Amino acid sequence: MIRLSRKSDYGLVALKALSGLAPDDALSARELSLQQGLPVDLTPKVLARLAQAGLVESSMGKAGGYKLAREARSISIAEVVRVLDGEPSLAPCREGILECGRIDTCDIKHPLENLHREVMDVLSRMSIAQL
Amino acid sequence: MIRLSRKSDYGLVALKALSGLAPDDALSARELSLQQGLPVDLTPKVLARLAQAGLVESSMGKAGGYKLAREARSISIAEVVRVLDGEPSLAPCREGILECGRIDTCDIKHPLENLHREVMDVLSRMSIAQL
DNA sequence: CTAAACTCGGACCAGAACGGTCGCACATCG
DNA sequence: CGATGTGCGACCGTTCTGGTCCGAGTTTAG
Ligand code: SF4
Ligand code: SF4
Repeated sequence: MIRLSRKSDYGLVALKALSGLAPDDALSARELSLQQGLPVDLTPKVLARLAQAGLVESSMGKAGGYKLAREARSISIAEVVRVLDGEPSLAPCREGILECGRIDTCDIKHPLENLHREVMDVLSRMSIAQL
Repeated sequence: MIRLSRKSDYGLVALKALSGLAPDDALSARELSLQQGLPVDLTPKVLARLAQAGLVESSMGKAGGYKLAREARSISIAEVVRVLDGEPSLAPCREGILECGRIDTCDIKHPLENLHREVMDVLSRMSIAQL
């Protein structure tokens, strides 16, 4: 199914929210989730993942919170999805465990990979700044 | 996750196999699955789905089998996916049960829909004939 | 120094989606 | 009539994922 996961969806919402912040301001996970209507307990996890991938910066302590680590323009949808859902691949193979048997003689494998690249291109062209 | 389901994958393989047939020849599900290395019990189901969607034609009886109902060139990947996996939607909303709460005030919903349309475009541009 | 507010990270659970299997009714051909 | 093959729906076991909980470490306020 061609659908991005809830995690990625929320991640985009959160990043979008953070993109509207003053340069040196930060937003706590709690505030963000309340203000955006996201599950309060899930948001920190998503943000943490984004933080360790270097997309957002976190500051600890009482007045801590999150803010974008880079320009909103330079963060692509593709990157967010990759971080939150793992490297996606259009074809079921290459997923390690899912051996297909056909994998050696498969004639649709390479065309699918091209297709995959095209899709990722589309996702790469859109950034957080464009919502 | 951006990944097509096993069903769709198998569907593409099957259609590709059928596309290499003589115009008035048919291939039984059993033959096809053995020759292509697909799960023998799953193939009929995939083909049946494709048949009732009008992508392939089935002939019953002893010498029965399946064959393409239309030109290979005119069957797009998008169509196959839609038939086998249901109408995909990039964003989790609109899936009926998955109410998001944000859905009324969501600011990323429309941009995501545009993105979705672009992705489907990519999938529409490739046909079975190109593998 | 103490307490409060916040992040970090992993463990954990329930429910849905998915891949895969089985069985039976019906149609066609010899 | 019997063999072959489709049509279709019901049925499971596994995996994935959305969602929750808890403890530990950190910084600032008072
Ligand atoms: S090898 Fe071919 S049939 Fe198997 S999962 Fe990959 S693309 Fe699909
Ligand atoms: S956050 Fe917006 S895009 Fe995502 S599911 Fe909710 S309404 Fe749809």
